[in-house]
Amino acid sequence: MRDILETVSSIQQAAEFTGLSEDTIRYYEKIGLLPYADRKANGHRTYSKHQLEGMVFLTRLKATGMTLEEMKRYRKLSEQGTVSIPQRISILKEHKKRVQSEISRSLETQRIIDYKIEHYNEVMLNPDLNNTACDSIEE
Amino acid sequence: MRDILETVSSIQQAAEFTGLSEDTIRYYEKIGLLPYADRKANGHRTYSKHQLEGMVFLTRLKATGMTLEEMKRYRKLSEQGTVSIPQRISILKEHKKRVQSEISRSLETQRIIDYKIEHYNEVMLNPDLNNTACDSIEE
DNA sequence: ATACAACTTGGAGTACACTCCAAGTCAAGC
DNA sequence: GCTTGACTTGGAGTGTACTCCAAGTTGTAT
Repeated sequence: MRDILETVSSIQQAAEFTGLSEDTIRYYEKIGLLPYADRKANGHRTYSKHQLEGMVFLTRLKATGMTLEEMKRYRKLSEQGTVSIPQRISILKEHKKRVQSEISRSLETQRIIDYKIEHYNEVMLNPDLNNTACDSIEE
Repeated sequence: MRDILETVSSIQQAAEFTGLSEDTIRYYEKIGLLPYADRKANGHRTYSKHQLEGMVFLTRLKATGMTLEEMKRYRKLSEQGTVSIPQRISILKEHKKRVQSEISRSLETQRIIDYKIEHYNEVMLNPDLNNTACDSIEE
């Protein structure tokens, strides 16, 4: 079981696992967002399970709006070892807060969408309403 | 009160109200995301409260990940009047669904961030743990 | 009259995050 | 020995969404 977890992956497998494209993975390495990957004798990149999971974590940060530049800062801190843990925690806490306000805005927007759909349904039943009853939501 | 609601705004006031920059508002008009705005005698754009609220709604769609192209489609439908309401509803419902899955992903990511912070705190208390106890979350 | 501020236009430039390409290497199968 | 496929590199190109700029116009204040 340990063996399976420590199996080494090609860039193709890494792409499959992370959902990133091979080009994107190379690009991330090029800009220093991912560390220079180990190469096999023939020069091909190899990734450990651990590294793949690190990449997946990065994709989560990205999916929640963190920029590549911020992710790069975070990763550089990781390279410095345990001394940088407080800074890493503060980056994560800060990001979590941003995600929270994004969630709030999304929920609010969902509410507004519902309200608008409701309004549309009313207009379809009674076209006279059209523009009058709804100052805060435009057509 | 009606008077206040129907007061006409300059592009500067529109920018303030919507949070968009003046350049962005002009850009949106240029690409057809906003309708050609009324001009005063001197050529300056004017916006009604109703239009400002329409813009704010667009910024909400944008903030939740809708592209300018999709927003444009939506607005073009609005121009066609009530016949396009079913299509507009379906765009909004579709978008709401996307927002929902984005929220789910965000919540999941928050959970993972918490887990990681917890792990960091443990490592700081007991540096021996460092790499061993946490296969699914990288350093 | 003149300065200033708030606009106008068309178009060029920028930032971010990829995405694609050409030319080359290497290992395996026929 | 030759083809095929999976990679490598450096660098160029793309899409989205702005953002900035220069040159011109208009309205108000001094």
